[in-house]
Amino acid sequence: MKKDKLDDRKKKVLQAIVEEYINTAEPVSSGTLSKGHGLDYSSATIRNDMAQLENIGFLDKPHTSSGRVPSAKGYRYYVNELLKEDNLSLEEIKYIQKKLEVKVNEIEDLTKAATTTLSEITHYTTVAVGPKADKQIIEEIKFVSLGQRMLMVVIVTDTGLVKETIIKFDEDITNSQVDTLNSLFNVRLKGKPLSKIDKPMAEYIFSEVHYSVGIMKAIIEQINKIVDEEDNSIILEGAKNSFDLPEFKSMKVAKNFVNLLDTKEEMLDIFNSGDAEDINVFIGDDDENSNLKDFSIITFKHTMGDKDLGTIGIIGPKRMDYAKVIAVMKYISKKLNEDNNKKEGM
Amino acid sequence: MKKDKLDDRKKKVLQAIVEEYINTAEPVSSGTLSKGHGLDYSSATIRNDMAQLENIGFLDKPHTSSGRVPSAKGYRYYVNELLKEDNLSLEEIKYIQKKLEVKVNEIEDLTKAATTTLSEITHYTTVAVGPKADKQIIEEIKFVSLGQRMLMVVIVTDTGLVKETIIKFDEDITNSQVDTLNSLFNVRLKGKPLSKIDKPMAEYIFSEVHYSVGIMKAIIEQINKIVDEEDNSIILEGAKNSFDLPEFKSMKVAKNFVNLLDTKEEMLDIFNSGDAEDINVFIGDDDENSNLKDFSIITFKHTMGDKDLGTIGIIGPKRMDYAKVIAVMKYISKKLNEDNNKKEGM
DNA sequence: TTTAGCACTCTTAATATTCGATTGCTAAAT
DNA sequence: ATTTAGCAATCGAATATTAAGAGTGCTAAA
Repeated sequence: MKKDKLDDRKKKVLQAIVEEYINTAEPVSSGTLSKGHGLDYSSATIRNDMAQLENIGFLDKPHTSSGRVPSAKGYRYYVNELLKEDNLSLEEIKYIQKKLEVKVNEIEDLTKAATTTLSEITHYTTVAVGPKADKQIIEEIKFVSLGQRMLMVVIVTDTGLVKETIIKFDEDITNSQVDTLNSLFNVRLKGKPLSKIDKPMAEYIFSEVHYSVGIMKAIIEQINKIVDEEDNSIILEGAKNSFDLPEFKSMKVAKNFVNLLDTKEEMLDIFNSGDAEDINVFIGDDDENSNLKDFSIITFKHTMGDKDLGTIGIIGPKRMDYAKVIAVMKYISKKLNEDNNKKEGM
Repeated sequence: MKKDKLDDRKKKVLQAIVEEYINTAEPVSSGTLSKGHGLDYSSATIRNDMAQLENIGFLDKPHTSSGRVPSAKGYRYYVNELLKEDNLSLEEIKYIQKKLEVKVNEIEDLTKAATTTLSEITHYTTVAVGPKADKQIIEEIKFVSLGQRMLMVVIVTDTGLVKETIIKFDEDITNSQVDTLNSLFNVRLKGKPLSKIDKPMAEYIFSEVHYSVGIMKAIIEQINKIVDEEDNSIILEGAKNSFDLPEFKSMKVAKNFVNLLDTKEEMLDIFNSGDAEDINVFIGDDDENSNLKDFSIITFKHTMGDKDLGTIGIIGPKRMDYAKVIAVMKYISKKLNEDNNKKEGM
């Protein structure tokens, strides 16, 4: 990697370009910058800086005679080095508090409320993804009979998340069978990670009792479903907002966006790769021809103590308002963890 | 309404125009029709027919010297009077059978499989919406304690749908309290429609026992959630496919589509208004400036005997392949009901 | 009743032209 | 050594012009 040591004025120029471009979505010219951006230099001076910033890869030029646009590297430098903390307005703080305090019943409700609120305040599309199965510890597993031929399996994890599924049988299930299932599964699985409830484990458990093949098969099948449920626990909010952004005038960008949300894989990779402690900023690569090319994703982990409750994130244009988004996220993140710890300590 | 009695040739012309436009998405000219569409008339003759069809509102002209495009009324006539049944290919039939027989455990799974399959075969966006609360009868209501301070409420309806929610308390819940809740709620609510579980009912039930206000409030709150859950039971598949359609080159159309799926209300109105017996075809009004203007929606009710299991539908451009979609829907609908009745009779 | 013929309309694509924003460079100013 | 003014050169975006062609409507003939 190059040295990328910027003198003060170049930093200011880069910052001004990024911020101006975030506001206007138009390439930024040296003239614009020389007046009214706290940069008391002539356009020629700024022009020189811009040329050098372009040389070391912080800026791009859409065409020979146009203003500059930040490159992915430019955004990255801006986010890491130049970003100044944004402050939320009193209204925003009040609004967030109100939205988050209403729903205190379920972790899922809280996640949902946080996701919605994040989208409402930032006007970007927000996504929440539940924690991965191998990170959750089984605290309780319960079989509940419903009618004669239905059984509900409820699994409570250490994070307070509850997963359940229903199993239907071709034959009647007796109460004593239910009892046996309850004690067997609890003994074998309590304290184990959720991902341990797999086929071999179920088969092992069944080897100790004598159930019909039909019952065993039905249970094993549904149990796999619970473990693989990641897709089902995705919350999506405010997708329509994105379509008001100028970048969505390009059909290609709009299509990439829809693909991203519909296919989910690329998105999940980024959501799951983030650091647990921080707010993570992913900036779409310039040249790559993936669906993410034109987008940035900012995520944070929703936690309770040291337990993972999933990831909440924003998907927006690379030209997104990083300062604002990060500020809102920090606040919501803090609020969530406060609430959770309060509850945990009860 | 006008007479709209069409002679045979005009019917053929209208049908040819609709079908050609469905295929090409381009306005259809008299010349195109006169050769190679089974219409052995000169372009001039067809031109005359087209002019008359336009007069009575079956066709539109994008501009003075272009071919014709079907109007909403034209599509409507085509669907009601001219549509000839399409046949599924053997592969398609096999594919549907395979997809639907795998998941036999849960009604929800079956609905999900049907929705996915419908989208895969038609390449349109499909949506499934659960039945409304007032149509479902409570068959069993069960409170299950999880840990010391969590309670899960499970409601089984006559249609075999299971709804559940979790309630967290600030105080411990005793086993005898759970028992009381179980018997009270079951006695009062079994056999009643789901929509009956409302606030007054809960308060009435609570008047018979003496619980802390905290417990009552928490239960009532979550119970309302179950009843209003319509939004949560929406399944959406294949949204990205729509963005490959030529009509989505128009930003306006794409935006309307996203609004439709994001806001849901307009869409739900149409889904819920359909006739229970039939395949319902809604065709977007020409002039209206709603989000639906450019789209058609085709729905059918998923039933078991005479019980409503919800509605499954397709949202596509007005220029959608009605024959194909209706054929696939009819087949899937038949299959679903077969399966359900088989299970019901077990 | 149908069709050939033809003038007319209007879109689309291609081409040219203008306009202006912006740059890069050079030479002068600080 | 740094900054700036000045200016030619570049290139895109907007506008105008033209040409080509697809399609219609109408009239008169078949």
